Amino acid sequence: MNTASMSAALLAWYDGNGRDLPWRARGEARPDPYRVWLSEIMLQQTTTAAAGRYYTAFLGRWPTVAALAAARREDVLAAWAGLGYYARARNLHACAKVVTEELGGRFPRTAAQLRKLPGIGPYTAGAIAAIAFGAREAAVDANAERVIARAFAITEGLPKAKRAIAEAAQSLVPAGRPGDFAQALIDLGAMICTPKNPGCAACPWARDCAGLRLGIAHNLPKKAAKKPRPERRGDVYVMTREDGAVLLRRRPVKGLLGGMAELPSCGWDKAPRPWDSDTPFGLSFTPVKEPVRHVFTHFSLTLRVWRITEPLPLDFAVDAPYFFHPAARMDEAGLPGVMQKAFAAAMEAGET
DNA sequence: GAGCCGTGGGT
DNA sequence: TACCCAAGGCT
Repeated sequence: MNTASMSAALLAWYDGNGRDLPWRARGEARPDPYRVWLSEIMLQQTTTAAAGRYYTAFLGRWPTVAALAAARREDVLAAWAGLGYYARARNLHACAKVVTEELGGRFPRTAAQLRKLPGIGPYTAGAIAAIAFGAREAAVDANAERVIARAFAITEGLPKAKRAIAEAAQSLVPAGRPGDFAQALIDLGAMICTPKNPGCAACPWARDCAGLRLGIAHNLPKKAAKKPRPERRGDVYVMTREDGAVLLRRRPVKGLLGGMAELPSCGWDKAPRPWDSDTPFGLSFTPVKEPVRHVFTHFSLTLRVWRITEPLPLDFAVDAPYFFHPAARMDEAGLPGVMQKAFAAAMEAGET
C-alpha cells in the first residue's frame, strides 16, 4: 500500500463513518474560518461533548470575529467559565482583536501565518489552514499522533518522536481534500484507533498498519510516566449581602484561573495569604461540614467552605478587585468550576 | 524541555 | 477508587 491509497481509504471511511459535529460543514464549499478557529481553540485538550455547548453559545452571542473582538474580556472569560484552560479564552479574545483591528477582519490563510497569532500553535495552525482554506497541511493532535505512531510502528517515545510522526503525517495529506483528511485522521483516532482496546477489525488501515502487523500497535505511542499529583488545601468564603448579592473577587490575569472571578479564598495557590489566622474583613463565619474536593491538572485541592454568619449591610463598601454580584444571576457570574462547586456546597448547607 | 494550565467522562 | 485521557499552547 502506498500513501495515496491509504489516504483514499481513510477518506472513504470518513465519508461513511465520520462524526457529525456542530462545527463541521460537510458538503459546504468552504467553512467559515471564524467558526473553524473558534471550534479548534475550544477543542484543545477538550472533549467534543464539552466544547459543543460552548461553541453554540459563543456563536450565538458573537457571530463574527469582529463581534468577539468588540466584547469585553470579562464577558468572554465569563462565557468560557467551566470549560477550563482559561488562557485559551484570553488568547481567543486577543486573537480576535488582532484579526479584526490589524488584519482587516480576515484570518491568515497559511499555517505559518496563523501560527503567529495568540493561542494558535502547530496543531491549530495546521487544522485551520487545512479545514478552512484547503491548504495541504497536516493537523497532528494526540489522536493523529497515536494513529501515525501505530501505522508506522514508530517505537521512539513522545515527545522525542513528534518530528518523525509529523513528517509521516504530512506525507499522507492528499492535495485534494486536506481538511477532510485532517478530520478523518482525528476521527479514526477517536473512534477506532483508541488508546486502549483499538478496534483494528473495523480499521480502514488494518492492512497497512505496521504496528498491528508487529503486534505492538496497542502499546504505541510510548509515553513518559506521569508524575504524582500533590495535595493542597485552602479556605473559601461565601459572603452575602442583605439583598442577597455575593461578594466576589477578580483574580490576577496571569497564572491559575487567570482573570477569572472567584469567591474570596486563601491558602491554596501562590497568592498572598491574608487570612491565615484571621477571617476576611474580620467577619464571623460558619463552616460547611463537607469540604470541596477538586482536581486540577497538576494538583488536587481540598477546600474548606465558610458561610458568613450575618449578611453584610447594604452599605458595606469594597474596593477592586472585590465586587458584589447579584444573587439571582449567579449562573452568569463566570465562576470557574472549582468555585461553582464551593458556592453550591455553601448554598446546600444554607438550606438545611 | 519540562512545568504550568481545568474539567469531565470513561474504565 | 484511582487513573487515564482529551482536536495543545505558552514560558
